[in-house]
Amino acid sequence: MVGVETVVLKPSLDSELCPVCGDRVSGYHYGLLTCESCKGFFKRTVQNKKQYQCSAEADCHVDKSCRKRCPSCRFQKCIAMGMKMEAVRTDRQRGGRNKFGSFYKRDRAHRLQRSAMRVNSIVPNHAATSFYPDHQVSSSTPDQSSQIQYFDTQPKSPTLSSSTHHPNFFLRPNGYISEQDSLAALLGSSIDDPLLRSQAFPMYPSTIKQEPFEYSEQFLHPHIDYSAFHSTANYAAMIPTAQVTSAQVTSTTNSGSASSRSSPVLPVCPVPTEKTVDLFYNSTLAEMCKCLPDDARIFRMISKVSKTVKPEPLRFALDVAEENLKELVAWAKTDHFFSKLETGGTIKGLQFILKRMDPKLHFTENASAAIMDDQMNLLQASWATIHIIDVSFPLIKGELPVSFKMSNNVDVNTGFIAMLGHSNNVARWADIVNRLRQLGFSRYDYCAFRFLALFHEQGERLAKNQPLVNSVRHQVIQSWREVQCTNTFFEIFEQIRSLASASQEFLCERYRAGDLEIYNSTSLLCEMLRTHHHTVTYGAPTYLVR
DNA sequence: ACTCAAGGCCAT
DNA sequence: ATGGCCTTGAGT
Repeated sequence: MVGVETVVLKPSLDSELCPVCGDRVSGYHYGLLTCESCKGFFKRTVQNKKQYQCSAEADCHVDKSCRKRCPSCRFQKCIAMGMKMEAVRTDRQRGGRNKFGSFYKRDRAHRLQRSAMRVNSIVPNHAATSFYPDHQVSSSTPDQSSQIQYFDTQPKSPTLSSSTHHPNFFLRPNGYISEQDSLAALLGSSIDDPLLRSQAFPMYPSTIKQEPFEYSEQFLHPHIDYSAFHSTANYAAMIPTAQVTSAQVTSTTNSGSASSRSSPVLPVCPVPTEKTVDLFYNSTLAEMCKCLPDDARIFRMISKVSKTVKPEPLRFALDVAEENLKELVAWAKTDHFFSKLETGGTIKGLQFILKRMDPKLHFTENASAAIMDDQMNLLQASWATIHIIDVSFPLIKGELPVSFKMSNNVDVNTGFIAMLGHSNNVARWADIVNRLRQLGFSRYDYCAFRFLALFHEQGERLAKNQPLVNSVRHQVIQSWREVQCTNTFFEIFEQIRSLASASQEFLCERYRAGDLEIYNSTSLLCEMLRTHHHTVTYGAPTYLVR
């Protein structure tokens, strides 16, 4: 007879599903518990430097039965789920252990702990599980998700700094964290801070053998070939739609992280409590998190613009903003937004979420129409804030360089892009990014920021359905607070809004002065600036008409 | 001696 | 090209 203890102490891999295709897991492979086939696929792809191209929309579904159909999307998913190209050996040496060994060990311990918590407690069947019976398995299982988050933000060794592009000012000066912050750490947010983590669990003690390949020289060198296999973001360059060459993209690096790793170790608890885990994975915000557009898109956009646009910094920044605005509108307006909720479209998605919160809610056709009309106002009020958040998040994650090279070899600071060309505020922005990094700004927080921005109070230009907007915002805040939000985040959020406002003002002045005439009538950016300029709205802009 | 994630092999 | 099984070898 198999007792509960056996299950708890020896969690079988049989019950684990590959986060990429849902097949049976055979062990840790390249940083992730995956099946044997995805392991082989990933290895072949990286070893042979294969370049795939999706013949559809680059968002093909990947599961056991169709994983062979689109290798491009399969590989994207491998990366998105957290498989590490660094773990594929360039020298093809067999056997032995690599530097991820300690991660695997710790992750196993965490899994054990989590499964023990689950078995030993009566966990009520929360809304998320009952609402999404099809989403319980594979990539979105709590264990797998936490593993991905955990792994993705592991500190990189100085010689493996493929995605550590942070200049000194982003690094925590010492090991101090406030009581409030440590609370966040205990709740699981600060474990996303690479520095906190490295202090709690040094990943690369000198006794662990380094992989035979060396990255240090490449990453100390100012010119990096982003088309090489170095990180998730870099790999995006292999896709024809976003080809980048060493001449076009530059990243500034240093080895400052090595010294900060010797900071005093803090008693940070990396394991969220049972309540936290539960809230995290079942809350509304967690559902919203699944609806975010892909993280690598900002890198793709900037890379694309760096190739195509005339090498003029403001033009460069504004072209990126234009691209991001297009994505934002598409995301907010149609299927991309809340598509995972299988309701199709913003309105239904919102109603769906709100109804889940309060089943008594009833929506009339008028209410829907009012929200539709409000989308315009919401987007106009939030796009610049969201743009800053969108650029900042991948930078914090280390998936964006601190500067990009234009075709004439001139550097454009990533902050300049985030600030829409308003260079006066770049230093303030860098400060904010630094603080967010210290607070362990996670994808979850990014999601909250994005939705808070979109559903922010509208001031004098009230949304027609203000109560509904308020309600969404309230739910986001509540859901966020339950898990890992600190007041500091709200302060910073408001600072970002103020930066966005300043940038918009800056652009409006340029617009009025006629500096932006290069943009034609189809420019979303100009439309935003026009409507920002006029105090009275004159009908719905074309991009919102369905 | 054992473990287990690397790479390799080869039938499909 | 895929994926199941085999071999290898540093770390424990």
